[in-house]
Amino acid sequence: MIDITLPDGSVKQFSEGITPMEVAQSISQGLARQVISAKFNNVKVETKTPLLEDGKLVLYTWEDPEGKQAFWHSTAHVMAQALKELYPKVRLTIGPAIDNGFYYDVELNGEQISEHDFPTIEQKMLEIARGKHDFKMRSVSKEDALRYYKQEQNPFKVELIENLEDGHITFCDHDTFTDLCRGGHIPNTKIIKAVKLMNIAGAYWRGDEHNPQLTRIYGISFPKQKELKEYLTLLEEAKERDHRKLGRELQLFTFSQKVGQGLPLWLPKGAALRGRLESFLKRAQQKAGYEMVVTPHIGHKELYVTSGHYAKYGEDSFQPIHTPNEDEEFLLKPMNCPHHCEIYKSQAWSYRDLPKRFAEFGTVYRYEQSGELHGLTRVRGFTQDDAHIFCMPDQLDEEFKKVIDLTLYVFKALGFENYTAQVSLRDPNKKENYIGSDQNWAKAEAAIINAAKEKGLPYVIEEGEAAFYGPKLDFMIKDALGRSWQLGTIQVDYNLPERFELTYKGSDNELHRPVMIHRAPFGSLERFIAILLEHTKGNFPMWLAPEQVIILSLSEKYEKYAKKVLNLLENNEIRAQMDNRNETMGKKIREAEVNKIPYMLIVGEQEEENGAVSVRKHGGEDLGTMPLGQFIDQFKEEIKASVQEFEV
RNA sequence: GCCGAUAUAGCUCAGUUGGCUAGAGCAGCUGAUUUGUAAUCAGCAGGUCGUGGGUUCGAGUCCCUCUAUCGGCUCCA
Repeated sequence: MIDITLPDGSVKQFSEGITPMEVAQSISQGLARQVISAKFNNVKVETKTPLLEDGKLVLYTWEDPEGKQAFWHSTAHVMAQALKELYPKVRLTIGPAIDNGFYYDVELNGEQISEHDFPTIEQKMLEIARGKHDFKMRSVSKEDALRYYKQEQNPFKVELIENLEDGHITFCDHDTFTDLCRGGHIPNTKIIKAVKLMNIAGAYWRGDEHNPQLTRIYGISFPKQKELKEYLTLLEEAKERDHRKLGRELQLFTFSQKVGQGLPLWLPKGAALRGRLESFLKRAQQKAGYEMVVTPHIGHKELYVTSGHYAKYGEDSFQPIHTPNEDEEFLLKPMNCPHHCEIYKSQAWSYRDLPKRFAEFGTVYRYEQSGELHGLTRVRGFTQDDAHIFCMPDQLDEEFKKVIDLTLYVFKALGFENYTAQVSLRDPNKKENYIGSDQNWAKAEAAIINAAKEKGLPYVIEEGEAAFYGPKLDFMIKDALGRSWQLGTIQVDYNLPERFELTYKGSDNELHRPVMIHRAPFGSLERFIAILLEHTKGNFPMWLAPEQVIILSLSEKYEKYAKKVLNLLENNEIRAQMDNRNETMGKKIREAEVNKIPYMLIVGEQEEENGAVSVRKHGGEDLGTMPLGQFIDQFKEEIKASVQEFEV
C-alpha cells in the first residue's frame, strides 16, 4: 500500500500501482471525467502512470494551466500525425505547448504548406481526434530510439536523442503515430473537440539563425467548440486595441513609404500627447534633482569607437555620414550616453557635486532589421526619455533605488500595473560578448539585485539579456495580443566611465572613477505611447487625452452660445472643440464616441437660456444638465485627482 | 536579415476560370433638412489596381524583380 497526499492535505491509502485516474475515480466520477493531467511529487505524469511510492498527487482539469498545457501539447501530437499523413515527407522536430496553444516545428523537406491548407489539416486533426486514441508512453533504449529516427531519416530527432541520457528516453504512441516525448498528455484524443491553426512562420532549429530554418505551425485547441469561438472573439477584440489601428483612427501618427520604414510621423494630436508626457516626466525629474541637457543628432565616429558601440554595432547601424571636404565620419546618434559622458567631462567635478543627473529627450536612430519593425513598438527613429546619473560608488545603491521609485511613479500615474521586473544579467558562458572586468560586472549585478530586493519588486532573472556594457533592470509590459515589450529600463555601468576616463575629486584629494546609471522610465516615447494606447484602448487618462471636451450644438441656431462655452472652457485650459455642423445629434454623438472624447456637452435652447450644458460622458453615461461653471469645477477636480505629483 | 502571406479610392473591403468604361460603404464636397443622447436624405467627386518588367489579341486577375505591410524566427546599444 502507498500513501497518496492530495492538495487539501488529506492522505489516502491505495495499492501500489494505482493511477492518477483511478485516484480521481475514488474521489468522484465527476472529477474523473474532468481530469486530464496530473503531477506526482512535482513531476508531470500521465493520468495512467502507475504510482509506485508514497507522494503528493495533484490532479489537473482543463481549468488549470497545467491541464491546458497537457491538452495543447497533446494536440501538437495530433497535428504532427495529421501533417505526417498529409505531407509524408515532412520531418518533425519539436512541438511544445505555449501560453495560448501550441506549435510544431517541422522541416518541410520539399513539401509545401501554407495557411490556405489549414482547413484541410484541421479536418484531418479532428478526424484523428474523433478516433479516441489513447496516448501511451513507453520507455525506449537510446539505441532503439536512435535506430528508429535514423530509419525515419530525421536528423533533428537524432540530435535531440543524442543529448538525452539512456534510460530516460520515452516515446509517446497514439493511433498509428509515435513521437519522442517526455510526457504530459491527456488521456485520449477524443477530448479535443475544437482545433484552429493560427499561423505559419519560419523558425530556426534550436533558435539559432545559423541553423536550418524550419516551418512552425501555431495552433490552439479546446474541449468545447464554444470555447474556441469565445477565444476567436477575444482575439478580434484585441485587434481593436492595436495601437497601429488606433493611432490612425485617432490621428496620432502615421508612416510613409517615402519617408522610410520605421520612421514614424507624429500628427498634431500625437505630437501634443507626446509633449504632455514629456512635461509630466520633466516635472517629476526636476523634483528628483535632474538637469536637462541637449545634444546633437549626430556624433563623430570616434565618439562611438571610444564608447565601444562602434565595435559592437557599427556594421549593423546606419553607416557613417561623410563630410564633403575632409575625411570625417559622423554617425546618426544611436544612443545618448556617449554625448552625456562628454558633457560630464566638460568640467572637473568634486565629490561634493555628485550625483550629477543629466536628462534629455534624446532622439536616436538605429538600423533595426527590416523584419523586426512593428508599428511604434519597434522603429528606426525614436525618442528616449534618457538620463545618465554619474555618482560615487557608495551612492549607487541609493541612486538606483530612487530611479526605481521614479519609474514606479510613472507606471502608477499611467495605470500600468501588470509589469514584470526583469533583472538582465550577462551570459556567464559568453563573456566575450560583453566589455568590462569580471569584478565590475559582479558589483553592478549585485547592486541591481540588491535594489530590486530592497524595493520589493517581483523580479525574474534572465541571463544573457544584459546590455554589452552592463546589467539592467527592465520593466516589461504586455501588449493587447500578449506580446511582451520592454518599457522602463535602469542600467548600471562601470565601463563607460572608464572608457571616457571620467573622474571626480574625492575628499582624499585623489581622482576617482564615478559609476554611471542609464535610465529611461518610459523607455521610448514611441513604444510607451503604443502600449498606453493598447492598454487604454485609446481612452487616455483625462490629463493626457488629446481632446477632453466636445461641444455639440443641437442646431446652427445655437452656434453663438456654443462658441461662448468653448471660450470659457479654453480660458480654463480645457482642451475643447465644438461641432456646429449641420448634422443630427445622433451623428455628432456617434462621432464623438468613435473619437473617444471623454466629455460631450450638448447645447440647445434650454441650455442657452440657463447658461448650462448637458453632459454626456464617453461610453453613454448621462450626467444631466448643469451650469457651465459647475461642469468646469468638476472637470478641474477630476484632472487634479487623476494625476498625482511625484514626491521625493 | 530569414520563412510565409498580403498590397484595389483617405479608411474598410467586393472584383468569378484573364474579356465591356474597375465597384460598394464610410469619410470628403454640394444641396435639402434645423435636428435632444451612437450613423437624415439626395447629388457630385475621388483609383496610372504598391513599383518596374514579362506572357497574351487582351492583365486588377498569370510569371519575375523591387518596395512596403502583416504573422513569426533571429536581433534589440
